[in-house]
Amino acid sequence: MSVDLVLLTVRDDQLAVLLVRRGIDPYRGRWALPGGFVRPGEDLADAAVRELAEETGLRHPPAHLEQLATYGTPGRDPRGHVVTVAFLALVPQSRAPVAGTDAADSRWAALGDTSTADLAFDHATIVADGLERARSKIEYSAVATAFCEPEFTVAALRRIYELVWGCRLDPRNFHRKVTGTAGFLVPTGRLTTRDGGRPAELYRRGEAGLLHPAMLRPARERPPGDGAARQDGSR
Amino acid sequence: MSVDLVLLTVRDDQLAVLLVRRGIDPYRGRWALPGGFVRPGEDLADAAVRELAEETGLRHPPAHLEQLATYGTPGRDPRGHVVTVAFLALVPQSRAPVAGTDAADSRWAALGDTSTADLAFDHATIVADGLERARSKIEYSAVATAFCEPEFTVAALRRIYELVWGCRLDPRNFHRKVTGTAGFLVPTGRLTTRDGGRPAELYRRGEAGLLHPAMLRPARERPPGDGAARQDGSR
DNA sequence: GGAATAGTGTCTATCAGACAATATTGA
DNA sequence: TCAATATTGTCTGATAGACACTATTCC
Repeated sequence: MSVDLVLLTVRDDQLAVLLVRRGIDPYRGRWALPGGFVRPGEDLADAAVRELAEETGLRHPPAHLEQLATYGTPGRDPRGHVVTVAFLALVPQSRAPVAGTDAADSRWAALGDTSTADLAFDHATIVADGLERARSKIEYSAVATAFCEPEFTVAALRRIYELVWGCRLDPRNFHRKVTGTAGFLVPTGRLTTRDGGRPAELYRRGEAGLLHPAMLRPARERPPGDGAARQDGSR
Repeated sequence: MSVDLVLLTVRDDQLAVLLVRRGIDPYRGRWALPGGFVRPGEDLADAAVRELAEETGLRHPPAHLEQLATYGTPGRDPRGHVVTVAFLALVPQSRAPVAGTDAADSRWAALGDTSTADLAFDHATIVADGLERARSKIEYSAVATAFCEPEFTVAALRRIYELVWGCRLDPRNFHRKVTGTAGFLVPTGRLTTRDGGRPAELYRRGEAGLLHPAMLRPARERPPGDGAARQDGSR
């Protein structure tokens, strides 16, 4: 009985997952998700947080942690019938572990990067399931704020949605939606300071866990970096 | 390592969950979810289907089966640290096990019935989680058809939504929504025969697994049997 | 015809998509 | 002033809510 973690953050304007290099067999030297065996009498979520701290040096509890799914197909682990409970964790970059600085060899892999397709065990599947969970969950809940710093701008939150969904969102419509949904954002009354450009309002997460009605994910995807792309291809 | 099943169906115009009476300690004589230990080398979903057949006499594989969550809090089982993977299964009444006819003592408990609050282990929590999963999943997916017979009417499907959500839905708007969502329903061209009342069109489930856009669950709940209730309380 | 049930017409309010315009900063 | 970024105005189309109406059966 083990736990594995899909720890996601947004860094360098990309959605990334934390990987660790395995130091022991099986799959020695291969990249894998952080995780390990549950200790006798230990709660599953506790084991997940403990492994995260031990293996990656995460200093704070993650802003969001939820159970993802349990993987128990015979043969998924060459050591025998090992069932693993996968967790999805989201953290802002300021609270994310710094890869490579701790006991274990670790790195951040951008999602969509081909290297996440070549992980140990069935971890590529688990990463894909975690990403899909994140994609759908930010539609109807406020968990996207778990990627954000304690105070953040509407533009920062919009960028989170764009990176997770892999699409462009209209700034006006997004702003109207998030500021018009009761309990989603709480204005702090403070502004960003920046070089050039109008300062932005700073917000904190509100009390609302679920969004009514949900954010609408565009049906057709547009690459998040492609500012020239148009939905209908015209012009 | 065990599996437990939340098997739901609609019978007697109520949403109901199948319970079995425990024949052995712990909790001997108490009602519990069907389930049991996973055999070495057995896949989790296979174990779920096997236990369902063994304990309840279910003859067909369930129309819908999905993993719900894994429960591993220390102390949830007095025998020690037993982790259980819960599954949610949905079946139409025609394919539901007939309670009390098989080896194990079983019965259908209407949800909302107080008896589901007094189950063995943490099974009351698991039932509540399963119900919540069903409630949210019929919003954005077509799984509500798993409660229906192979051919069903729009009114039958609407009744499913009303019972699962615990509210009344407008027949016109529901009809427009489900027939207007591509891939949700496939007309068979056949009609019901009935005593009195216009015959209804019969449909089969379509290919669509997910609904775009989602069905909207009313924010305020109205009791499904209360035809006189009005949303604003006027008149 | 009347009761019962199924299905349709249609008005309105709401909300998302589109996109232009204005606001506020630093260089 | 311009470049850069944030924020708002507003038109339009799609769709959900409300509810009255028509349709088809059996008695």
